[in-house]
Amino acid sequence: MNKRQDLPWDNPRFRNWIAVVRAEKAVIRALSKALAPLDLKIAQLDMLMNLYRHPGQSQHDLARRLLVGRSNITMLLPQLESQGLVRRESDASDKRVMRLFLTPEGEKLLLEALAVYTELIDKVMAQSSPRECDLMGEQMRRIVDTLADE
Amino acid sequence: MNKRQDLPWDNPRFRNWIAVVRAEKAVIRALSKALAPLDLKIAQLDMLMNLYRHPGQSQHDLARRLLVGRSNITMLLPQLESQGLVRRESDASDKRVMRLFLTPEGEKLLLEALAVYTELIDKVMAQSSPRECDLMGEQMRRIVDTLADE
DNA sequence: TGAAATTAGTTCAACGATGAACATATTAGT
DNA sequence: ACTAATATGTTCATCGTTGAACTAATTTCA
Repeated sequence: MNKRQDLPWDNPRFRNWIAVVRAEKAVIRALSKALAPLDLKIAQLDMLMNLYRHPGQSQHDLARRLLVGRSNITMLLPQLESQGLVRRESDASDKRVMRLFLTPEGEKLLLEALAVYTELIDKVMAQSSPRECDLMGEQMRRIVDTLADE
Repeated sequence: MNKRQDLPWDNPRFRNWIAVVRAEKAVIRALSKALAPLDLKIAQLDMLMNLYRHPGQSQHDLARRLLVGRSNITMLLPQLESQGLVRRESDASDKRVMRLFLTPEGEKLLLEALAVYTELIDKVMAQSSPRECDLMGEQMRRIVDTLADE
């Protein structure tokens, strides 16, 4: 028997997943370059995006949403704070938690960065129909759900 | 006018792309944990996978396929070599290039790791039909193509 | 109430990835 | 043939990310 017959590359799920990984990497690299003029790293953009949608969340919440470690947040925050993009505020009822907010400057920079991001995504997704695009998003959300409960 | 009306989150393409990023991150983290018993990092697995499919390729080729910098390859190779998983061979006709090959041990470990990877992917993609899955892969390959020529 | 368990955030050392600068080898153009 | 341009791989400084160990605050529950 030919051992190559049951290789993962013959498994459609596996092969298609590899395509996802490659596409994500390619877009991230392109985005990274496109954001350089704004002096913004992708990790920073992720944080600003999350703070825009969920103002006042704790560092722990933010880490969970970004799927990164808590220490990562601790390391990255001082940069954003010293650039005046993010404000930290100690929670009154629980002295352990720090609540995070975008400053007006942070919001301004975020909106500029999002314009760059959106332009890039519109470009790379231009060849997919709205129907296909939504279907893809649905599958991705199912994947996250599958892994969320463990 | 409400400024939130033209926010990226109202753009289906953007919203669905964010789902891709999140799903990729979640799977990578799960895979990372699943590979720990084999003492293999994801970056190393990526290299082994590529060497299996394209034996004898140069470091430059490998870097391009993995979408990483050339220096990254230089840094990671010594580990794999000292573990006896990969063999480097100087090209006879061009003394600049190093040709890379899997050793039998490398191939053995790769196949074990791929079994783990495949199992994980089968699990997270179980809720998508073969048709949906292929469609998603197609979209991803188109994205890579869009960004490839620049 | 008070001890134990849990939770939020920080520090730290280790590792991965990057891009610029570099050395060496090859190719192109004249 | 000779110079300039290009290509491969390495080194290095820098930064992002991680997980474990730690401090301090809070909650559990006996």
